[in-house]
Amino acid sequence: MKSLRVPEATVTRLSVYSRFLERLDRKGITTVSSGDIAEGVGVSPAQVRKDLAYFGEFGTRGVGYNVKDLMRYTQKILGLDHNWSLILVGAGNLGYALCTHKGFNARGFTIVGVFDNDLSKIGKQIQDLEVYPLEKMPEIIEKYSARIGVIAVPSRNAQETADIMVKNKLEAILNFAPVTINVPEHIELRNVDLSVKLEILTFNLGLRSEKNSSI
Amino acid sequence: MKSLRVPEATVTRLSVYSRFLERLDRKGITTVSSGDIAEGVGVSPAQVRKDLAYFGEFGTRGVGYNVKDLMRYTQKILGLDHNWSLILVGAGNLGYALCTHKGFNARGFTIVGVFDNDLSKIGKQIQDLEVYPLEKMPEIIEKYSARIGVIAVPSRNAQETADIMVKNKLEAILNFAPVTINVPEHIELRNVDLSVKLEILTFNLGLRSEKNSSI
DNA sequence: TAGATTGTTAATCGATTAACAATC
DNA sequence: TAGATTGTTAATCGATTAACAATC
Repeated sequence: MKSLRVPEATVTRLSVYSRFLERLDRKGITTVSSGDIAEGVGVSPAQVRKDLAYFGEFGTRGVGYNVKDLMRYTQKILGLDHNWSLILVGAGNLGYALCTHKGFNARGFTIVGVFDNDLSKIGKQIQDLEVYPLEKMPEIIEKYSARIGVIAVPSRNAQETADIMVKNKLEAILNFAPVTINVPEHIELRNVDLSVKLEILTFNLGLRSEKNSSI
Repeated sequence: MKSLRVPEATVTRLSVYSRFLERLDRKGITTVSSGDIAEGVGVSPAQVRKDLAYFGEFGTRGVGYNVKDLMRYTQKILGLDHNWSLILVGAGNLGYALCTHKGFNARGFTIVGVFDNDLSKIGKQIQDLEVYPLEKMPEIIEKYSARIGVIAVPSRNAQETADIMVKNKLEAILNFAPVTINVPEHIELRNVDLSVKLEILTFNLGLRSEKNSSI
C-alpha cells in the first residue's frame, strides 16, 4: 500500500465505494467494472480508477475488479479491517443518539465509554453503558486502548473537552459541536455539523427562488 | 446579491463564519477583520474575503467588517433569515435523535412531522410530535409549507422514501442513510454520513502507524 | 497624512477528466 | 484474435493563495 498525499475527497469516496461493494457482495455479485461502481455511487469511472490508483492495482484489465477482494482492500485502506474503540463525552440528546446509533457498530466502531460532568447524568444507563464522570476517562481509555474521542457536548464546552481528550492521549477527535476547536498538530480532528448540509440546501433553495422571481 | 456559481466549500465555510460572527456578536464585539475571522475558524484571510466577494461588498477598507451586519448578511445568504419546516421519515434511534436535537432549532429548522410505516412506531410521541403513517405526509407538507425532507430510515428503505418525498413535491432532501439514492435533477440532495468522518480519522491513524512502523 | 484592511486580479496549486496504451 | 476494461499520462478545469491597488 503506497503512502502519499491522498486527497481527503478520495478517502470520502473510498468509504462510499466500500459500502457499495458490500452491497454487491451481499447480492452475490462477484465482478464489477469502474463504470459499474461509478454509476452506482454517482461519480465518473475515471474518478473511481484514479481514487483506487493511489493505493495500488486492484483490477484486471479487460475484466474489472473482484468484488470481495476490492471490498476487503477498501476496508483495509480505511482501517475498517479491525474494531475501533470510541470514547464519547456528552450524555445529552446527541450523545444518547450516537450511543444508540447502529451505524457505528456496523462499521466496526464501538463506543466503550460515555462521560459527562453533569451530576444529573452521571450514573444513568445508556443501553449497556453507564455514564461516568470525566475523571474516569483515563481508566477506560487504558482498558479499551481507545484512540478516538467523540465530542457531543454543547459548543461552549467543546474546547475544554478537546483539551481533556488531548491530555488523556487520544489521537483523534470527532467533534459534533458546531464550533471551531483548536488542538495540537499531531491530533487528527474532524467536525460533523448536522445542520451545515441543511444550510447548503436552504442556500440552494434560496438561489432557486431568486432565479424564478427574476424571470 | 449576485447569483453565480459558488463553490459548495464556500457555502460550507459561510456557515462556519456565520456561527463565529454570532459568537462575536454575543460577546459584544462590533468589528472584525478578515484576519480575525480567518484565525477564529482556521482558514486564510484571503479565503474569507474571496468567499464573501461572491455575494457582494460587506466591509470597509482600512476598517474591517461590522459584526452584526456581516452576521445578518451571511445568515440571509444561507437562507437562515427565516424558519424552515422539515419533514422527517424514520422514527428509529436516529430519527428520535434528530427530533430531540436542539441544534436544528437553533438554526431556524423545525421538524413539523415525523413519519414511519412501522406499526409499532406509529402513534408514539417524540416530544411534542406524534409519529404518523406515511400517508399523512401530503397533509402535513401542505399545512406547514414544508419544502425539505429528512431521511432517517434504514439504507434499504432510503430510495423508496426519497421517491415518496419527490412525489409529495418536496424540493430538497437530506439523507442520513449511508447509501446512494437517485432523485430527479431538480431535487436538491445532500447526504450526511455519520461515520464517514470517523473513517477518515481511522484512515489517517492507519497511515500514521505505517509511518511509525517503517522508521 | 500614515496605517490598516478591503476587494480583486493574476499566479499557483491541486483535483478531475479525457484519452489511450497496456493487457486480460 | 477481438472486445473490454484497467492503469496512467496529459489536458482541463476549478479553487486557493499571494499580492497589490483602492480607499477608509
